[in-house]
Amino acid sequence: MKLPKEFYTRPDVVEVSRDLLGKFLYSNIDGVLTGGMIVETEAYCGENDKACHAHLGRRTKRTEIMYQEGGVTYTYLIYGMYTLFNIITNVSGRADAVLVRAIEPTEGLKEMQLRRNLPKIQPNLTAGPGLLTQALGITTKHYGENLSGNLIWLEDQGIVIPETEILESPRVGIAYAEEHALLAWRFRVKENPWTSKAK
DNA sequence: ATAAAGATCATT
DNA sequence: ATGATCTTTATG
Repeated sequence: MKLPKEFYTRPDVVEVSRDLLGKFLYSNIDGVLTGGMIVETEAYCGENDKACHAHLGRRTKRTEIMYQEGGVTYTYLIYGMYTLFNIITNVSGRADAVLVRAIEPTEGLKEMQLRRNLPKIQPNLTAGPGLLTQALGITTKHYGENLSGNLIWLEDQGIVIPETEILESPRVGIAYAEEHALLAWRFRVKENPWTSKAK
């Protein structure tokens, strides 16, 4: 079943980020159903987090959505070529978000392979934040999409990743965040081949 | 108006 | 290690 709004509006984005492992992310874009199980996430904690786009309460056209109540998408273009997909969490006024970094594909494999322009199903199909959006057909057009809708949504299918199977490590690509660069807010399913390669 | 940097990835 | 590629953001 779909995750209820209360899943997203919880106050601790780090906890939500951890809980998202084992949940299923689906998209039905251009009439194509694709999706998979989330195996890697990162938490971004609002104004007090130097790595967060809403650091120091920054409010711009891009970050505006982060201040909404949890349960909507935050997509944006990075390095001129990749769309990253985030889930907004916490109550209205708190700019917390979870970056989905990798999924284990389960639905619409063929279509995802086509979108990624790959010769066969291989580990880099959906292993990386810029790659899974390509596979799922998610672009910046899907900014602010409500996750209770039928375009992009998440489901709980009863899978629980035991705590001993969760790997916690520092986030990727945020060296500029100084002391916050060391926080272990990246969560991965241990030994899952569909997690991203980034250091 | 201009410039710099970026929550990445594939290639050398 | 480097290049691709372009939006967002800060600054003047």
